[in-house]
Amino acid sequence: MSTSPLRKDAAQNRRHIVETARRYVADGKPLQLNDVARTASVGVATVYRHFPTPEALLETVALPAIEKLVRRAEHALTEADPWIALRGFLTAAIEALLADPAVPPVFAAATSSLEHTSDLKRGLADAFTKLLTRAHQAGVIDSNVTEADMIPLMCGIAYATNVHSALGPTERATIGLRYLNLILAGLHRP
Amino acid sequence: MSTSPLRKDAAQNRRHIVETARRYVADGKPLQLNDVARTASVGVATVYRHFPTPEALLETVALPAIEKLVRRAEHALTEADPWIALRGFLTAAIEALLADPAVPPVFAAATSSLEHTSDLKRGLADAFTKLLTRAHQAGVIDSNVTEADMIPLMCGIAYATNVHSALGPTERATIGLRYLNLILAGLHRP
DNA sequence: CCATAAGCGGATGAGTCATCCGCTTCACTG
DNA sequence: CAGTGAAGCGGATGACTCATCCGCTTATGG
Repeated sequence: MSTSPLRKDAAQNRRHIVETARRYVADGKPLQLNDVARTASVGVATVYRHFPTPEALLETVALPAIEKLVRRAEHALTEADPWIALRGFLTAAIEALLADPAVPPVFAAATSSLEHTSDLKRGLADAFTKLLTRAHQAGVIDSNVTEADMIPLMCGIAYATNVHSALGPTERATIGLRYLNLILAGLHRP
Repeated sequence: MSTSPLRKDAAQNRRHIVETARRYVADGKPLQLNDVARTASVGVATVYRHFPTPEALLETVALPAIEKLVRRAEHALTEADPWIALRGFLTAAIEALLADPAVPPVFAAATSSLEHTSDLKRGLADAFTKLLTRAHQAGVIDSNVTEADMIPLMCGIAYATNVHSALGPTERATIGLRYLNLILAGLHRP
């Protein structure tokens, strides 16, 4: 299960590649591995060795944001009011989805290339289950909504927001939160 | 502005191509023009002549469904109760988006390849404006929601539904309608 | 410094895309 | 019906992307 540590030069190449990829994603450029390799001044094979598919590279780019979100979920579980806990976390989730274009496709994908990503997604799903169970027990939300709906709904909001093409990040965030509140309003049982 | 009528053989080829493309879309296969040409037993150039891009072909495939939706919108405008009119039309829209996989990308795209598609989309936007205006005036919906939100929200629901991969068309429709009702509940001012 | 294995790079074959042009077929005329 | 011009056809082809393979380079531990 443990991977032997990378040689120093290999590790640096890997970092270069991820950095380059991050810039690509931020600019909306498609993650073409040959292209990333050239930009990172590295042989094609080097990229393919570290990241067999564009998805693997994308997941690596998205990793920090996802880890942060998992921590946020754990934090939400310490909030006393179940409704505030749920709403607060969903808000953070939408902000994360909109802030980093690498994140949504990772959540939308049924299956992950990286072991670690799968683990994080599972962790997030668990947190959702707990948050929803608490909210259900407190009777503050629609009893039909389950944990399996949450990720799709969040991805749907992010998608809807991005259908408004040609909008700055700030307006996008505003619109995304408005859509989230729409759903939250439909979900809430006051 | 008028296109001279196609020669008989050309028209038949065109129909073959669209039929083939429709089958591709239904099967979830990507619309690769070379591939479609081979399947339709037609030269590559013939496909490219009729449809310069995959989008143009896709829009043609989606056309009947979109026209039907526009008629449905006009019908909704004859319904007396503004809330029922809006809800009924949105329900039909979601059903259309989920039933025909060619439709969502056409709505999600900022710009259309075909003149006719643009016209239809504009027509739909107008219908939305009227439906929303009536609903606003009757005070039955959240006053912040505008016509520009409707298409993105509908596409978002369709997208969220499709994130549940590996589900039959029936379950999908059910889930899509459930998500729509969530939003409608958030939108409604009873 | 040496031995060795980890890592590198880019040439390359397989595959896709979209154009171009010589040939075929339709539609119309007398 | 035969002739003719234009509309349409098809597939060969060059440009481009993808991902693998293998001979060479370099870090690392002794």
